Amino acid sequence: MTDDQNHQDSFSRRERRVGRRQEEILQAAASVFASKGYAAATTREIAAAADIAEGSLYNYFSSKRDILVAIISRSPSPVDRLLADTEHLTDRDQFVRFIEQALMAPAPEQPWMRTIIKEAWADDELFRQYQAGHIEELTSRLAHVIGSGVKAGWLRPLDPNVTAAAVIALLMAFMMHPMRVCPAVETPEARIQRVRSAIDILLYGLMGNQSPEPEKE
Amino acid sequence: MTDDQNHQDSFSRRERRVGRRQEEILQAAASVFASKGYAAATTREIAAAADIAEGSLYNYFSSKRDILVAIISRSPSPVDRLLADTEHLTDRDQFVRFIEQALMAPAPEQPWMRTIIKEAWADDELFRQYQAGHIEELTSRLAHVIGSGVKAGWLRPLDPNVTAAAVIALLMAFMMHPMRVCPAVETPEARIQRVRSAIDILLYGLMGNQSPEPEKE
Amino acid sequence: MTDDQNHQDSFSRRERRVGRRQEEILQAAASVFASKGYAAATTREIAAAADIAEGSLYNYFSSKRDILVAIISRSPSPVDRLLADTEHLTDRDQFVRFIEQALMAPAPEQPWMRTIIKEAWADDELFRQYQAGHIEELTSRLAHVIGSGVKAGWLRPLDPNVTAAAVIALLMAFMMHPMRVCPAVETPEARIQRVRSAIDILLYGLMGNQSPEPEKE
Amino acid sequence: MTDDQNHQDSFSRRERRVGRRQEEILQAAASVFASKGYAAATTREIAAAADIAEGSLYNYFSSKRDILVAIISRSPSPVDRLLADTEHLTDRDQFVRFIEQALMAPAPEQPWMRTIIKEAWADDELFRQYQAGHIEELTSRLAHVIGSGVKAGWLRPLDPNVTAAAVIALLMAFMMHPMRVCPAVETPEARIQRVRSAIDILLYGLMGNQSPEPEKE
DNA sequence: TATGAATGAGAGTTCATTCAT
DNA sequence: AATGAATGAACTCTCATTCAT
Repeated sequence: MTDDQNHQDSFSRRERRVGRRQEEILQAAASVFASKGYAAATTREIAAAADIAEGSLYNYFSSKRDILVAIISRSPSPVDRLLADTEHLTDRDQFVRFIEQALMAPAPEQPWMRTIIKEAWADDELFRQYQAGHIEELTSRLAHVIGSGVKAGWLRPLDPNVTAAAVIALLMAFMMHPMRVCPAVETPEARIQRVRSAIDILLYGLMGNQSPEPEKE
Repeated sequence: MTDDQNHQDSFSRRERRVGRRQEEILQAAASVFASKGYAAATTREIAAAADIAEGSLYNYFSSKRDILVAIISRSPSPVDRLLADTEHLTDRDQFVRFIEQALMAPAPEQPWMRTIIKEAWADDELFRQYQAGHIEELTSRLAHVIGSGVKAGWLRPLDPNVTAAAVIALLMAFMMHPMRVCPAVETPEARIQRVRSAIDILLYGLMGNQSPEPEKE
Repeated sequence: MTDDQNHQDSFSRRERRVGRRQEEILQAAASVFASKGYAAATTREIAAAADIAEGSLYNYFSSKRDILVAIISRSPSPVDRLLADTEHLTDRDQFVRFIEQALMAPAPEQPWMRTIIKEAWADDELFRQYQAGHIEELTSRLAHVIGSGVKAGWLRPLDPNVTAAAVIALLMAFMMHPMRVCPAVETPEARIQRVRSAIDILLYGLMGNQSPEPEKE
Repeated sequence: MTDDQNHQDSFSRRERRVGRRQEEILQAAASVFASKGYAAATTREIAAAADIAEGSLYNYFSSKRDILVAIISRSPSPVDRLLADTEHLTDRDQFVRFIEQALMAPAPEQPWMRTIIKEAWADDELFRQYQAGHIEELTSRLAHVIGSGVKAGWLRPLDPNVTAAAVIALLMAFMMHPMRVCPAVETPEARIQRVRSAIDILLYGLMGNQSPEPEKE
């Protein structure tokens, strides 16, 4: 083993260790942010949750705000998720599954998701950064599919661009909504029923009588 | 004019002045909260925005938090708005108008609405207070209408209770969603188109081919 | 009645009214000070207790501190009380009664007395003002009596000046001590017994076997 | 030196440093409290007197009040001092010395003593905490000694319980009295004379002609 | 003269950040 | 790299005092 390799190795080992530590801090911070909100969370709490000293945070992030930004920018955006799901989105069945997957997405229960919803909602800059400007592409892809569907007849005759925008708005709102409109304690079964119903309405609204029957449990 | 009247008058005049001042403070606070969030807003800023001294805030509200609570509790809840709209909701046309009105509701652009969305979203206690527990009644009323619609044939054969819950979730999410998914600057016309499309999808999803044609502009 | 008389009358009438108001304020303030201490008391509380508006206080006193000073300077100092009791203090029986009266003085239960103890204790300037510099005269009078008593034989042979100082210190300490050393709840009878015992000790300590037997109840 | 020792050492070193800092703060605070009273003292002044930043106070104490409580609870209570002095208190000579020591106790000139007197005097809760409830035991011990003394003849025939209570009241009052009754500036010699005289009076009052002659200087 | 809303300096306290160890 | 005590600016809130009515 050459010196150079040695150096490279230790370098990458250090890099990995740093990455691991950062990850720990971000997880800890996300959980603290999720429960009290960014502003009410203290660096002391974050450090305690990450099991390191307060000052050590600053070896990995340059400020408390930087931690929040890191959480948000490293988290998969729902927009990006939808975007990924539009790859190879061409035929009727895939379209159905696209809508289903979007709405079935688990309620925002992971700490980072709650953090994003709480904080990005209140901060235009963060929100913009989080949504990452991929909305346009998502819209155009979906519009393209809708156009095909209309032409092929498995979608009602709808304006592709406008409908795409409307569908995305409905999906996003539904996905990120904290679902607190419903009775404080909703059974998981009730939740699934409700979501299935929303899927049904949306698909029927888009497809008309070509819409698949909602599956029975 | 008797002394009694005089006293009464000056009393109510004072009351009115107090009410006016409170209103000014709430407006100022809502606008500050809306732009920076509750936690990041300072009493100094609120006072400056209301054009009074910092200490004077406390002649009208007992704490910063109290100001937030006042904003929220004095603001019309969308749940209550929907609930009011369900009065006399029986036939097909009224149902259509109910959905339309809900979705056409102006985007949350007034300061107090942004404040509510930002803060109540992140605070279970506030949210509960704001939503006021009228969800159950709203659901049952809507389920009743849906049942009638299904029986009368102007709605597809849907489960009334589950569908009511799903519709409310969709409406609420759409109503309160900050609409920031769309390009930062969306023309009002584009917005209207998008909302109309959402209405169309929802109504068609619920009613099938009985759905009214979306109006052309 | 001449105009002049008229003017004089209304003038003195106003003066009397002012005096009455000041008295009310002082009483109210003393009671508030007594229960929370000067610093923790607010002008709002004082005004409420005196049943006038906050701002009106300043028509009668120039500051909160001024109210405290007025309370203290208008209150009879225990030093002055003792001093008054030394008038015509010549013979043995009067000396006995002097000691008895000093020690039997009711525990400091009136608001102004508690106020003085609390505040003057903590404030050299106030204390000095309160004690009014009559200590020296009190000492010299008492020393004179003690000298006579020693000469006449109804006092043990004691140094008049030193003994006078010591007796005054003992009396003052005992008079102003909040008596909280004793069990939180002491029956009035127990208190009287204790005070009588202190009188007995002091008198016997000064007079030897000429001391009067403590009265039996 | 093993790692373990090393760790232990640095641990105790830190502990010692913390203790030292706390001590510094308490001294500084006591001196500020002594001169202006607790309520009028500001954390800024305390910090300045302790030569640290204002915020640093809160690394050692959780509030301004906590500093006061620490001062008071770490200070030797005169009650406890007297109590300690009653150990092995049986014969005449020890009794004489007990009284002497109590009254000779240095006037309350240390800052913490002035603080205690000022604040505990005005605050029932603090007072109770400070006096520690050992009064009852002190009384009963003293009553026992007095009973023996009366039986043995070196005390006048006095009721043990009542006399014990009276003596304690006299001692406590004298010990804690700020001695400000006397001329503003009293020479130390004059003070000693006065105290000696008080001792003489008290002892003679209790013992009659068995009382020791006051020592001459 | 009486009022009480308005004021703003200043209180105690918190906490993100720094830095000597 | 890790620590956590030290920092001090900035926070919310209080309250003696003023002054227009």
